[in-house]
Amino acid sequence: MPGLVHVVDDDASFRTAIERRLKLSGYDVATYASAQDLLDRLPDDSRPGCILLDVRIPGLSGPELQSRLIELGSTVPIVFLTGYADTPTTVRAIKAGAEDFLTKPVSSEQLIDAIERALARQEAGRHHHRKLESLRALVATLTPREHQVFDLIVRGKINKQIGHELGTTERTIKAHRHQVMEKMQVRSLAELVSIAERLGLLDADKA
Amino acid sequence: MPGLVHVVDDDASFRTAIERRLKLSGYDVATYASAQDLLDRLPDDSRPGCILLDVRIPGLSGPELQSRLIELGSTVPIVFLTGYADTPTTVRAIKAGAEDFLTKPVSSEQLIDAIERALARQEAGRHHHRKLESLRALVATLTPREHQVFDLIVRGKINKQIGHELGTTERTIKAHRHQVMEKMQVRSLAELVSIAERLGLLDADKA
DNA sequence: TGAACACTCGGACAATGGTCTGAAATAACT
DNA sequence: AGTTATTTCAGACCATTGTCCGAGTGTTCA
Repeated sequence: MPGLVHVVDDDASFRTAIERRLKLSGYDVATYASAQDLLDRLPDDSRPGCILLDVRIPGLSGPELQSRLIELGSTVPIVFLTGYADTPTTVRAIKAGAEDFLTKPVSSEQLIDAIERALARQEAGRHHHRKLESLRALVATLTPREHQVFDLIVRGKINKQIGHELGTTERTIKAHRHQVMEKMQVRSLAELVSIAERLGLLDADKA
Repeated sequence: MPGLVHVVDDDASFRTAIERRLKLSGYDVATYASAQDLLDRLPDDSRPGCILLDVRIPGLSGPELQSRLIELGSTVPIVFLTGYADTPTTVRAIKAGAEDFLTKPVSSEQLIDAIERALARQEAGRHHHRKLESLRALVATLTPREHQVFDLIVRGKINKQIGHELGTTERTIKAHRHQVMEKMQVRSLAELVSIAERLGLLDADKA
């Protein structure tokens, strides 16, 4: 599936021109006259895509839209493309995670290059995100009690201690522990700890 | 200890003026007339400090110096301060990790703010770096054989399998395993796996 | 009122890990 | 040549975990 580029610009003729150029390069294009317009038909993170965003647009500005998208948890990469680029705005946009900051007029080479980098970065991020999501999905199948046991297991506690902490017996913990290993689809404690670490469940305290 | 600001600029009068302003704000200051000058007396990462760097300087440019420092493994944060800020240079500098990109003339407030952020970020990075270093130091005390055993343990292998893979007996692995736990100063497999994960020793493969 | 689920607990047994006593061969370095 | 570190190995013993049977209680929901 070709990459989908979301073009946000208040200049209709510019939108048309960019759309033509991008389509010639093999991309799908969706255009928006304002930031609000894009928020109303929010791009789903599930297909490859990026946002080509003007800075100065009526209503929400480009950077403001960027902030909103970050708040909403969107991972769609953003390439800024604007006629007026002041340094503080550029710095803030890049530090906030924008893939690039281009100025009009832009060469096709520059533009395509930035879009390709944005799509590649999104793809890498998505791989990582998907892995974590599948792990979180497994954790979500644990009952509250199993989750407690899971937590203490990966902190190195032994069944006897866990039973004492949770006010039950070692025997019961064994049963929960078995369920945890089963549900998390691991066959060793090492794998379980590795998962917990990658999900950031162990970062509290630590020397 | 006050922060040490390394000022790199070819304009002597500017260096003097900046030095005075920074010292009035409570910083220690070291000045350099060129990038090479700074490379010759390389700032050690061990004390709080940052680099205030001009872009256009004779010899190595500011961004070129930044690249060199990254290659050298330096973690000293960089604040760019220049009269001429074009967008591509700004973008590249920030993406390469510069803390900020300021333009002359700069208000003291902006300058101090950027320096404080740079110092704070360095301090956070140093904490993290020190933790990893202390772990790496522990790993370094392992003999080659112990390191192999360590590796297989945290991948979830059991002693019998490890013995088979390394062409020795389970009994011997037990001895090595004991040494590993001793040297790594952990009392549970969970802690050992957690360390390995944080050191990135487990990222190979993985579903 | 069943049905499904979560949580609890038990006995017996096998497999594994951890610790205690030891020991010996080899390599490397002073 | 002597010392040290590394790697190897043994028996005995206990602690811990994993697994096989099974079962009772309480809650929720259709």
